[in-house]
Order: sequence, then C-alpha cells, then structure tokens
Amino acid sequence: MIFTPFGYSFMMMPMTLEAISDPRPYHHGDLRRALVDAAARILEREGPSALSLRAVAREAGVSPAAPYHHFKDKGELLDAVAHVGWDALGDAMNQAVANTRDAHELMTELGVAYVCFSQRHPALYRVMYDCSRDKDSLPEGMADNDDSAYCMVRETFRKSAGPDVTEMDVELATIAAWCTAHGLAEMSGFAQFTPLKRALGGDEAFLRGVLSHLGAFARRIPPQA
Amino acid sequence: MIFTPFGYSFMMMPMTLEAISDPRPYHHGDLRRALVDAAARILEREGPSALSLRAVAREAGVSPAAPYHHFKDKGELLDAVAHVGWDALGDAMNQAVANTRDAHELMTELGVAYVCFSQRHPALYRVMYDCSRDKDSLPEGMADNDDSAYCMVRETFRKSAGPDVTEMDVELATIAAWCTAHGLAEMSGFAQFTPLKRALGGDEAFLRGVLSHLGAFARRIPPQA
DNA sequence: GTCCGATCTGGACGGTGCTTAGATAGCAGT
DNA sequence: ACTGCTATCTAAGCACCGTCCAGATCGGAC
Repeated sequence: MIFTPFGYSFMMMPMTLEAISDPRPYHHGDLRRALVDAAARILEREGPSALSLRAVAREAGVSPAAPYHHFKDKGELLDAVAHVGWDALGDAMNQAVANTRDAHELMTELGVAYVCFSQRHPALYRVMYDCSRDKDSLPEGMADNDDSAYCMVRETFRKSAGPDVTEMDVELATIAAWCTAHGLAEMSGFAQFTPLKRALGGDEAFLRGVLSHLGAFARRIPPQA
Repeated sequence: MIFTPFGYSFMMMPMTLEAISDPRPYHHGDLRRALVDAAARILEREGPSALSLRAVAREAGVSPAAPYHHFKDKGELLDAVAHVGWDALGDAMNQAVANTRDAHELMTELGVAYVCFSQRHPALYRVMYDCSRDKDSLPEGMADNDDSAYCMVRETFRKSAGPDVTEMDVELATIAAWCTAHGLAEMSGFAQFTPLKRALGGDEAFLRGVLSHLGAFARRIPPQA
C-alpha cells in the first residue's frame, strides 16, 4: 500500500508575536518556529489550559509526535514560548524608557509598560512564569543576565537615583517594585476584582501613583511630586 | 461470583490543616472530608502538579469515581481545598492582629503574616488562587464578604488611618498592599531569586519596610518612622 | 546513484478527568 | 422482619493527554 505522507496541512499561519529561532528549513519549512507560533496562537485564542502539545501539533498541521524532534518535551516548547514573551515584554519596556525624558519617571513608566503588557497578553504572561515554576531555574526575565527585564529595571533605577543611594537600596527598591507590578498584573487577571478594575480603569493614574511611590522605598530617593 | 466491595483501605489519616465540612458519616465515615485532607496531604508532599483526582482517591483509599459523589468535578474539590487554605490564612492574619498593639503597625503585621503563610504552604497558596483563575468568580479571600481576608485588611487599614482619609484612599492603599504582598509571595516561590531570598532571609526587616512604606501610599497616612 | 542522517508518521503505553451501569449499605415504613 | 428507597461506592469505558518507538520519507553528501 501507499504511505500517504501528509494528511496534515503545511500552511504557515500569520504570527501574533515575534518568534525567534534559527531558521533551519527542512521537510516542513521551519517546524520549530511554526510550533512556537501555533502555541502562541492557541494561548491567545483559548488560554493556557488549552495549550496541550497535541493541540499545538494539530494547530501546526503535523502529527502529535513531530514536536519531539525539535523539543525534548512539552516544557521545552513552553520555554520557547516564554522566551518570545520575555522578548516582547523587553521591547515594550524599552520603548517606554525611550519615550520618557524625566529620570524620576523612568521606573514608573517601566512598571506601567509591564502591567499593560500583562493585560494585553494575560495567557502568555502566565506561561512566562509558570514554565519555570517547577524547575530550579528562574524565568528568563528575572535572570542576572544584565539584559534581562529585571536587570533593566534595576539599572534604570540605579541611574535615576541620587548619588548617595546604596547598592542595597537599589536592589530592595527594585524587588519591591517588581513584586508589586507582578502582583498587580496577576490580580488584574481576575475580572471580578472590581476595586482593582475601577482603579486601573480610565487612565493609569493609580498605577503611576503606586509605582512612583514605591520608587521612594529606598528612602533617599524622593517620591515624585 | 462474589463482588468484593472493598479492595480499598479505609484508614483515616492525620490532618495537616483544619478541614471544615458537614460531618455526614456514611459508608466511608466522612469521605468528603477525607478527600480534602488527602488532597492537602498530596499538595504538601508532592506539590500542585501531582494533585490529580485519581491520586486523591488513591490516597484516600477509594475508587477513582468515588469523589464524584461529593464533588461535581475536580474544580469543586480544589475549591474545598482552597477554602481550607483561606481559613488557615485568615487565622494566621487574625493572630497577627491580636498580637499587635500599635495601630500603625497593623497593616505591616498583616502583610508579614500573609507572606509568611505563603512561604509555609507554597503549594496550598498556589491552589488558593489557581482554582479561581479560569472561572469568573474571585478567590474566596478576595471576595467582598466583609469577612474575607481582603476586607479584613481594608477594615484594619481604615481603622488605623487618620480622620481625613477618603474611602478611595483606603481602597487604593489596600489594593497596593495586597498586590505587593501577593507579588512577594509568588516571587519568593522561586528558590533561585537570590536578591529576594537575601532580602527576606534572617529577620523580616525588608518585608516590614516595604509593607510599612506602602501603607503610606494613601498620602495622609504617615509612613512608620 | 547510493547511502546516511534528519525529519515525520502511525501506533502504542500509561496516565488523566469524567460518565455510566450496576452492586452495596443504611434507613424508613409496614 | 421484610420491603423498598436512596445515598454511596465500584468497575468499566470514553476521549484526551504526554511520551516513546519502529518504520517510512526526504535532503544532501559522497
């Protein structure tokens, strides 16, 4: 009998977020990238609970076993998806910094960009943290890489701080701000949390207020007027 | 042939956390309660990823289908586990308030109790939020029940505030503090997040510093000296 | 043109949440 | 004490999941 090789569709779907990966075309074209894109698409369409490896393969038009030639297991695929997310978040935060003149506003704008990103891509945001939850490694954006999102916040903070601010002050203030932004991001995922919804609705005054005030945690940095 | 009814063990295991439920003994004794306890035990022993309905049934010594006579589905069992968790958290926070004299310290102590609870029961803490994540309902502790943990914080905050603090000030400060505590709780789950580990290690000075300062978010409340 | 290794498929294994049919145990009424 | 009735529980099975494996196919090197 004839082995019909491709009952699966090979359509390349449009990407919703930039996917980075070595473009190594082969039988499929670039299945690795196609899988990450498919995962991101499912994530945004149906949420994290629908993100099964088989569903991703289905979405990409390949057999359920195909992903295993590009990723060790499901976790590694999620890592790749998370990588895309952290890149996109980094871009958003960089843009926020680029548009800001006042040094004291930098931290605030970074936080606003962070929380807004989490609200634009809630499912992706969850994956970015969850995929590292059961491993001993940190999420990519929290590493001590010097180009991680966390370090970006810390360095921005350090630059905008007064001359007599200690290393410890900067570190602690960064942690406080990061955790607060993360908390706001997570909590704003609960649609029924009306007090927060009300506070975040309309402009970003509340968000700016909290974050700007947190910037003053390292005491020597005066809070914004 | 003979139907051998019970190849399962009926041992009652010791409880790790208080479980509340109507004691309605029947064939098993009180299977509903036994299931919640079994779930809590698995959670603490193997973490959230090991918490399958079948594993819970196994742990409780009953067949995989037995839980469905006490819970509509897995989500409802998780709700019951989360309920236990929120109760325990509420107790911890109440105790923190009881031990505190100074009105200005109340908020801080509540936050410390909150974060410490999340560190003592990290898996349970995750379930407390995750089991409401894909529903339109809020986690129990965040409801507007007047006896939820969130409302407890808000009311404590209101009482310790000056006379000219607006309703909005209280609400916003509560949100900020709650989200920060949650962020710290989640982030401290990453063992490799060394800056936070260092900050939280030893005493609770950092925790107190952040939370106390956040209390000043509503401007009219002076931060602690 | 032949071979090799990278890629992909079909099929299988054990696990999961959940449903259904049927067996068992306690309780109420007579 | 006998007869239901109902709550409780089991066994078996469904579709789905993550993962592995033997084998078919393809692209490129020789």
